[in-house]
Amino acid sequence: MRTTVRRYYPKVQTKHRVRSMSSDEENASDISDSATSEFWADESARRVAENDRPPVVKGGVSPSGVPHIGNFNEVLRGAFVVRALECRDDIAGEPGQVFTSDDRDPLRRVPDTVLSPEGEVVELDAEERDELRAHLGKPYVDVPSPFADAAGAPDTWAEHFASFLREDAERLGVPVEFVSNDEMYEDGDFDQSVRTALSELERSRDVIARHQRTAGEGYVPFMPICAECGRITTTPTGVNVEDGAVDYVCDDAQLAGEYEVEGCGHRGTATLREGKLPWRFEWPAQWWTLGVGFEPFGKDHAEGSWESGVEIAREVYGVEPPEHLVYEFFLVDGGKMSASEGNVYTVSDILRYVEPEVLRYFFALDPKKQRDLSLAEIHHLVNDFDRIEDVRYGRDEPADSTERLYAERVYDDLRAPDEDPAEHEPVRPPYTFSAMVGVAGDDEARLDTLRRSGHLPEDPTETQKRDALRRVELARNWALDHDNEYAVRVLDDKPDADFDADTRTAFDELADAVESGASPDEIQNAVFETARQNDLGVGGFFSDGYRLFLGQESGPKLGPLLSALDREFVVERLRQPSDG
RNA sequence: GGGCCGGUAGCUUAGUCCGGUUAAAGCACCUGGCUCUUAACCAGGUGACCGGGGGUUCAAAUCCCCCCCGGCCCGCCA
Repeated sequence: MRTTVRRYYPKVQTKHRVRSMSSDEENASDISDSATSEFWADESARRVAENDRPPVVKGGVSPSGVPHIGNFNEVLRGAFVVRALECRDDIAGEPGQVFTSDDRDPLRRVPDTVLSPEGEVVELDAEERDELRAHLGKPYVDVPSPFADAAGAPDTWAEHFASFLREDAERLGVPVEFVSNDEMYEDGDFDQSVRTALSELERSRDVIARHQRTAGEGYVPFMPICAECGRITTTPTGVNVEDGAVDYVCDDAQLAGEYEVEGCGHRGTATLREGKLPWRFEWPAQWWTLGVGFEPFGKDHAEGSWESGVEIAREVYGVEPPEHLVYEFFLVDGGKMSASEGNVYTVSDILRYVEPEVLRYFFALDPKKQRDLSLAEIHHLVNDFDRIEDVRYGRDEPADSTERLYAERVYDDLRAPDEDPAEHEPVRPPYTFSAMVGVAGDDEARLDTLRRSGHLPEDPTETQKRDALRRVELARNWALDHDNEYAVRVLDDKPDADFDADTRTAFDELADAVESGASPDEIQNAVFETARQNDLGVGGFFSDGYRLFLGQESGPKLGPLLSALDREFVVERLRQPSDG
């Protein structure tokens, strides 16, 4: 069995946290909250237990196109179920998670865009397209990566794609074992499945005919790889299960209803390891081979391959299909995610703006609901997460039973696997506020602002500093990238504005205060005083201050703002408010 | 043609499975506090015929039926 999975999570202290309450509290809670809904992952785990399925959770994707955030449904949804399984004591065996890269699938179309090794979505040029077109119909493991030349980059398309998922799974703290489908065929792991599908040919045909109109009389559930040209678009012409041999002819094929692939005409004989099962047979074969007891999958599979997969598992392979969960696809900025349209998000894109905990939280939300992921609106998600966290640490009361459920049951599963939520209570300054705190360039100024606003203890630990600075960095990235109202930008150049003599005098006096090392409050007061002393309207003088530094009429509280900026810069700007 | 999800305050949503006191939260907005101006924070407030219609019930956002609107998936391959 290949599915020995290391345990990354501290198992003990999170186990049914709710039960650690005193019995009085427990009773009270039972009464007042008897209808509290169940975390979906717990419900999934319960089904696994009740139906005596093995605690092995699988996911998997075909490595096509851009590895995007949607692919992570396959990883993270399952990860929560694994955690839920670990909390149960009625499970036989050690819970674990596998992810198959379905990398013997053929390259079916030339994508418009690919993910560069740097994680950028880039368009392929004409030459690269032609290069790829030559490989249509070959398994992804045999298609060269467009970036194979880059130092340290994987050689094959399959590995290029998988490397992102592997890296992202690690960043998100998911202990999932990656399995190459191609290697499984090569190692003979599918021998039994292939042999069974072919020896029970009539049964195979019966089942598939119920689901696929195109599967006719001569249907053979095996796709040999052409020994000459390497394409897997051949047509089987004879089966000899005894010898483990399938004859084929490499003829023309149509892929994705779009590309015409010319076969090389070669006639040959393949062993049962030199080809692959069609998807509808391959999926249940994976369940059988890997001993899968649970699998989340997207709604695209819900009607077709799942239904046929269940029947193939039972009627052809004679095994029980896993428990399952159909997840909705999410939208990106209100539309379907599409690499060619440019609205595709990767894990990296999102981790540029939010902590991994927040992204995990997104995937902990009800999988059955279609929801919109919008980076421009990501502060809402962050805010929701922060609320859950506040409730978890008793800093706030739950607003409803869902918040309570997420705080009490789910939150700890959102944290990094090497952290103990009971030990480390993160410092999490509010997101939009953090974005503005980021106007200060250096860490000390940022920490100082946070400390003064009460979002950081007077004497923070290194970890608390790290938490806070990370939040500021992420929020600042978000604000600047989207150029929204929280993107406070200090003018690099002096404003193209005229300030009258009194105003300039007041600026000059303000500069004295700043230069002398005044605190934010003192600077704030100095603004009032200098305005009055020079017979300026307070409101107008504030506006002039914002105009001078931000080029706008208003902005964050001026004292803290000026205090957060580099002192020499502020003094110089105040003394010489304009050029010429 | 079949299937899934959604339509609840200006916006984003929770609550629907398991019907039950004045339908909840965040954002936005308004008022007050922090000595006067503006990000934070604290206290409070305005704001919802719960998409429409019918039914079941003492009681419906919640259960049943029909309809309307929005989104997605499948009906090739994977």
